[in-house]
Amino acid sequence: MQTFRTPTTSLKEKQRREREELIIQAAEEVLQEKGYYETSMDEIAARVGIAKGTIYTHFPGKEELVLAIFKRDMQTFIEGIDDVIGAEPTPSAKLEALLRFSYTGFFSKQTRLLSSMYNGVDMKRMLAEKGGCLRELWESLVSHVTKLLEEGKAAGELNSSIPTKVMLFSFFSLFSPKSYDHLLLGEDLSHEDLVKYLWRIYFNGIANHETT
Amino acid sequence: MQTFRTPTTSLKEKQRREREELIIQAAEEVLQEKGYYETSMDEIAARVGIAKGTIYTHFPGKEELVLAIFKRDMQTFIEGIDDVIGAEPTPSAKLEALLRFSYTGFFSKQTRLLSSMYNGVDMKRMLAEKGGCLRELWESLVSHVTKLLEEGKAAGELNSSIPTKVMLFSFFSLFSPKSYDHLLLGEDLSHEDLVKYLWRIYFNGIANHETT
Amino acid sequence: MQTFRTPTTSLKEKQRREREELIIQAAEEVLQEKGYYETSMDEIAARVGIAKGTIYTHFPGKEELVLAIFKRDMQTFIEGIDDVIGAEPTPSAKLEALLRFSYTGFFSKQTRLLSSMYNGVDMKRMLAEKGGCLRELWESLVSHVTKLLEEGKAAGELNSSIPTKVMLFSFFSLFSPKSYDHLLLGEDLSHEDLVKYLWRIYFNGIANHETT
Amino acid sequence: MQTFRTPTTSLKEKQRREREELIIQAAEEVLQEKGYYETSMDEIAARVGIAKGTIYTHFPGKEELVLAIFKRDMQTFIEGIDDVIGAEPTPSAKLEALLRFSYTGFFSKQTRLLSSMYNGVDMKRMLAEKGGCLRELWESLVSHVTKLLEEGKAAGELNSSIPTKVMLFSFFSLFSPKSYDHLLLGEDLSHEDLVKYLWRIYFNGIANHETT
DNA sequence: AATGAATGAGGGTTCATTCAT
DNA sequence: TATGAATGAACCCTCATTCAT
Repeated sequence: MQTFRTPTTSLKEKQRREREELIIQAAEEVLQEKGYYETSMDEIAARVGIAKGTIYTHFPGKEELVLAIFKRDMQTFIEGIDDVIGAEPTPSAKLEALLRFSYTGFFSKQTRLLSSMYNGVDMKRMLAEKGGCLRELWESLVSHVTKLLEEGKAAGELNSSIPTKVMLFSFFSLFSPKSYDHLLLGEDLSHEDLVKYLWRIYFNGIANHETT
Repeated sequence: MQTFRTPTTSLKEKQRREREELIIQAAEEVLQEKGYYETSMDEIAARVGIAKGTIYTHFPGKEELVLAIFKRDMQTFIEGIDDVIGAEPTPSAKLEALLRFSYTGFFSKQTRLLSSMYNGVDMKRMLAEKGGCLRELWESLVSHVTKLLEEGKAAGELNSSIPTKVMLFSFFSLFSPKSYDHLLLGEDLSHEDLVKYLWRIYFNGIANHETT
Repeated sequence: MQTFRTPTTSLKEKQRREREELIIQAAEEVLQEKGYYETSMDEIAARVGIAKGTIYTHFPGKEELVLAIFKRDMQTFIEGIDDVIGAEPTPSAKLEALLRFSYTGFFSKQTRLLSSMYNGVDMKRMLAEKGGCLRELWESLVSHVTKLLEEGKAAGELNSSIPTKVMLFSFFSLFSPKSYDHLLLGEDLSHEDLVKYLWRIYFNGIANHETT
Repeated sequence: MQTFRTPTTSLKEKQRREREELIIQAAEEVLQEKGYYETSMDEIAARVGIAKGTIYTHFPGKEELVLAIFKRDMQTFIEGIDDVIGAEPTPSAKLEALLRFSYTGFFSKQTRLLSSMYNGVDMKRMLAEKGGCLRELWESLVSHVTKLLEEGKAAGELNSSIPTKVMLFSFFSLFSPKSYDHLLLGEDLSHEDLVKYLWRIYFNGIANHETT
């Protein structure tokens, strides 16, 4: 009996995961468009085409749903990092690739969502209360970049007289969600170009200019 | 008679303003701590020690209260700019002073609130709907900084091959609210030092490195 | 001293009464336009050009103010009756004059306000709770009309087989406020003509048609 | 499967309708007792024994609830008209039946509520804003009665020298809500008798008395 | 397991009334 | 005495969550 059951369970389980995926996608959409507080469980359910109660069979509540999204996006992002920077030869090239990846890559949308969610005062409490393993993810990301920066310093590419922490902070600043982006940048600058220039500024800022 | 009347009026008016100031301060506090949506009129009133209805004799509604705070803080900030940068000799020194001002000056708290309020999806709508003269303030700030950047280019201090818009964007990125500041920076770095390094990075990033 | 004081007191008292009159007039206006619940003390005070609190030195509260108006209008109306019907020779002529008076006379506005206030469920409670001497006024009015009807019957003008009470009820029905008046009547019928026809219907309805 | 499903759906739907009916009944009660403004959603919910929020799953808001009641009662009344007057031979008999119907029939309560709701300044605005199809209902009623009156004139039953509009107005006056009914009529007159007399008065008033 | 109607705490807002000036 | 800012109870409405079906 078990042998028959297992595939059945798997099927159901598969459908269940598919639906969960749909919920997450819908939630991401609405969160992106309206932000946490203007996002209602009703609208998410409506976009998926399921009943509101069904969401609660997948997630214990709104906060948990959002945290799950947050976590998943973060994981996806972190998992993508290695692929992206693997091919690059130097630490600084890796950092540049990372910046480009987050602005232009397949996950640019998630990146922006992540970033906009991470800011926003409400998140603080949620992360503190129910953050769970998120801290680990965050630290993994931080240590990744920290390592790159320190390798850059060791390789003589980056300026050793600037604390790594500040470089880190400065690097993450480039990702900040800026709802006023368009106000500052207008429309006639592609993300590609923006990244190019941002990197130039940032790299020049942290580069080791010593002439040996 | 007028001579007696005027001070009387002034007294009441003074008390009124004091109360309004208290409301604004309490609101700023709560907004900083909890963000727009988690801030309730009840809590603001409770912190001031007044009845909820009293707030409505000073501000037509929650949105207007928040926008008033936003506007006031922005005005204060902009008004402070001239004093801060006036004494500086060069465009880049002025920019550095501006950065330092916003991080360490008397208004650093407001600056942070401003920045954290400006992001957040809800603000977008509010600014669009009831922004009123806020757009002007914003543009005044932007044009201020733009002017400095262009003067810096003209003076040969700044790199003309980087679009001013990107420099602007990059500059404002440094102000972005980062609720994770402490996570990246730890506690052993003063704001003074942080600004020093940030400016070094930013200035190196945008500086004109040509050797004539 | 008293002899000097008295006129002073009278002057103040006079001013007080003038203001009270202004309050009442303003309140009548707003009540007519917006009804009891949409009428705010603020608006009344604003129309008079005084502070809201001042109204409370004249009337203990909103209900009392409205009841005072109600009472005053009713008294004025009742006081006017004798003048209006005095000149008429017969009971039915008196009734007709009364009807015309209330529709077209100087007090038609008050009459309509009265009528519209008397209906409206809220009034019931107010009259029950704080009606005070209003009952007497009402009964005075009722007995006035009742007397006319009975005199008409006695004089052979009116149909004795219809209970006076029903005639009374029917008579008062003609005064009912009908916000849909204009819907039914259109614009091309003067109040004069309307009264003329209404009276014809009513009188024919209650007349004694017996041919002796 | 469908055969099982349908009744299930029906059951839920049935319960929903029953609940809605209870809400409407409770609302009618409170409206009758207290009028629109003194009626709170809380009280309606309490009388039904449900949570306040539940009302909002049936009606979008207070105004809509009241308008729905208004509309429903009006429809019920209008739908009942044909049954009531169908059996009557002449236009005037039909009018009499209509009057009796509204005073004594099954719907006398609704009729009174309708009438008392239609007056009241607040209704004017609501009807203007969200009246929707109510205007049509009202006009259907008016045209019904107008037709009867004109048929009566054509048949020589009614007095052609009185404008139909005035007859109409006069007829509707008989329905006006009179919270002072009992003050005028006392208790010893049944609605049956009242209608009998009212009709006598009204009919005599509008009848064609010409002797051919 | 999915549904969606019901729940009810909580939010913003209004306004008659009070009271210190 | 007149003022009008302050009060706070009461209102309508929303929406995350629950639960009977």
